[in-house]
Amino acid sequence: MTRKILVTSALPYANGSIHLGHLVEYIQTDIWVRFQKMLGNECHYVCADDTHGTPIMLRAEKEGVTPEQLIARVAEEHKADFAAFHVEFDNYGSTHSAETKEFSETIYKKLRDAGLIEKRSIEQYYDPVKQMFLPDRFIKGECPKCGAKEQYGDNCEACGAAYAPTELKNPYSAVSGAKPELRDSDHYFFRLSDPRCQRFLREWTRGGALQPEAANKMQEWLGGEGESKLSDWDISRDAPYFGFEIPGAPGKYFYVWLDAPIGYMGSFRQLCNAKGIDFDAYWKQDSDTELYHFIGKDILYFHALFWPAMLEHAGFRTPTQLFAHGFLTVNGEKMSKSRGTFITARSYLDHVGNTEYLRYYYAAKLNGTMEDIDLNLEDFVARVNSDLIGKYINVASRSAGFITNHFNGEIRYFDDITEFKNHAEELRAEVARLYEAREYGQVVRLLMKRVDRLNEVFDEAKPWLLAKDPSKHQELQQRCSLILHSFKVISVLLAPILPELAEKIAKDFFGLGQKFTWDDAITATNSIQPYQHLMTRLDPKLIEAMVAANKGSLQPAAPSPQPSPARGGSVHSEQRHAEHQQHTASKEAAQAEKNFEPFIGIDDFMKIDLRVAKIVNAEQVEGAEKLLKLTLDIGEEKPRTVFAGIKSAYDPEKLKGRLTVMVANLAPRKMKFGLSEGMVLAASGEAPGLFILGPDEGAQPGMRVK
RNA sequence: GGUGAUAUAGCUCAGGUGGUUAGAGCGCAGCACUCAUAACGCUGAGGUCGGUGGUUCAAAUCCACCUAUCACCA
Repeated sequence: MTRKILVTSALPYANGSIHLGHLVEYIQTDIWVRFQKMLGNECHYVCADDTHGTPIMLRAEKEGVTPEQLIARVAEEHKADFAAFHVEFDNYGSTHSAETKEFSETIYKKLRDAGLIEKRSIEQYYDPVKQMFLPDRFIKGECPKCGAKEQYGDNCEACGAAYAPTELKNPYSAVSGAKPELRDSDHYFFRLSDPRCQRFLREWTRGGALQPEAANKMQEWLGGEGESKLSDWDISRDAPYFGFEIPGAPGKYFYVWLDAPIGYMGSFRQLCNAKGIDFDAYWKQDSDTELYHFIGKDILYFHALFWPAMLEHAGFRTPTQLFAHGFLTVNGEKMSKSRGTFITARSYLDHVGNTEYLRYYYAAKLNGTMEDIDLNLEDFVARVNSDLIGKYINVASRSAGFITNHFNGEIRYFDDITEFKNHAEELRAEVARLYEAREYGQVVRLLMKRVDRLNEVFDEAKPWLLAKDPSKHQELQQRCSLILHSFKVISVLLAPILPELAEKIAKDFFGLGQKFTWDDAITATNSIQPYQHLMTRLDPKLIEAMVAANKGSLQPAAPSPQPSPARGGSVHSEQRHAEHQQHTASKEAAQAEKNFEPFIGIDDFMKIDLRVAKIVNAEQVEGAEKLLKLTLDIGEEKPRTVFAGIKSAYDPEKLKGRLTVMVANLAPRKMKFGLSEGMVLAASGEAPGLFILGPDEGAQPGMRVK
């Protein structure tokens, strides 16, 4: 019986690059999908970029492009990264699509007609300069509890306190720096507190769609029987906002988290259109097809509460199961830019190249629970080299020569091998059970145990001795044939994890002319081609170089008095989206590619206090080769003294009275010639010359540059 | 602060429903082989199973408390 299955991975946010944390999920899903397809099930795997929201809008603006241009570029990067890791989607779409828009509107209207949408006025901070309402994350100020500065609007990273943005002391907009003001605005809410939703979710969350740990967590959120802990969900945002306008509500847009999961439907609709698949068969309310969402445990909330409640009351089917996984740690810790362990997919490709190493290692660590998995880089190298090359590939490498040289590549048995075949059949069934349950770690352990056994068997047979005795050639052929056949069985069963290698083995080594099918694990093997090496060892130097490169490219763009503390794992509502791997050291995506500065957020930029400065005095410094001593007026009581390395380019006399730009909050630095209280900005390049900056006419000393 | 998860050899991890001297792979030490892009085989050293207390004839395995890490919630 062929199952009809639709599978999704969470949508990556179009605000950053794919990194090794993201890849846990996509590789986990891809292995499962490849397994289902090998079994012969009708299985569709769709995903899309999650493209809406304030962060995208602001970043596009900062880069001087339209949001559409930004997301188009990021989509290409994402697709290339996924392809390189052999993550094979049947369709990769975008939430910014006609299909997703249509479903968003349909679902919204159905919910509205069902009386589950409510309009309410709420008060929130508004940026008068930027003329927009500010998400919590874009409001900063001092923590109301501990007084720590530069904290976000939802919680304090210094003391861990949580609060509303309105509680912040001295709040300012992280976008413009302006003092935000409270304003009223109408918002639309999905009435999750409605008894219908409560009742439905209470049932659904216990109906087997969730892993046991996840179901427990849901009980926490739902509260006990009769308790009503769910609150309504704010699904609208005010213009300006990059997203879909809400029907019948001009100037109001769907919150990005509303249309993100709907992107699953939009992407699948595109696939249906292209391939003639019956969309409704998969999404109608009483569908007998299966729907699975692979997600990170951090976005369980959205997928286990809002999403099924939306679907149910909009007349669609709900997910068969949610498969939540844990986070990735590297060397036992959160990924960290400063340690060089915040590794993008691209950085891995540039340094290591072979992505099946990582697929194998992840598979070896993955199971069906929400536990975190650790990428220990030393262990990674050791395990890949030992398991894959030293043991598994070695089986073929060491036995193929005998069959090729003495028997012209012919696989042949002289004794009854029924028992042997039965073993293969049992193994295949067991492996299938484990794949289905996402127990890839057990798959790997089981198959590697078989590989170990094959190496032992080979040693016991001593084919190098048999080969020297012509009377024992029949035994030689049989023994090597059985081992090579077993190698094929194992290769078939590993194919979902190592698709490229498996294909090479199928075509080049066993001469099959096509990829392995699941049945190749139980059918006869007839011959082999001369062995050519199938996989090379992973050089630990490549890993070292990758880590070093990630450290190197992440130096702060400007020196700051104190290294900014790594931001903890607190997740900010507006930033969550599908960035579920994002319990990383920092919220900005690491753009660790060579030749490019990593992206920084606007708030990072705001840390640099740039001021228009008037050069009130400039003089030579006795004994200094490059320095001039500048006295700068930035509107403070006392002028600043700054030593600048511009002697080669400027005559001090001609600088006097000029306006320029300085970094006012650079930590003072004691120099041989005195204390320097900041730095002056100047441009230089390959060509000789040094050029200080100057503001246009009208700028006054002390004005902030931003 | 509340809730939950995790804590087993140097490293990464297994250890249904409690039951003889706690397992694997890697790493390490020694031996051996030569078929294999030095891979493979054998032997061995290494753990008071986070801590304390309890239930039991018997606990890594159940219970309580504590500690550490992680996550979620307020």
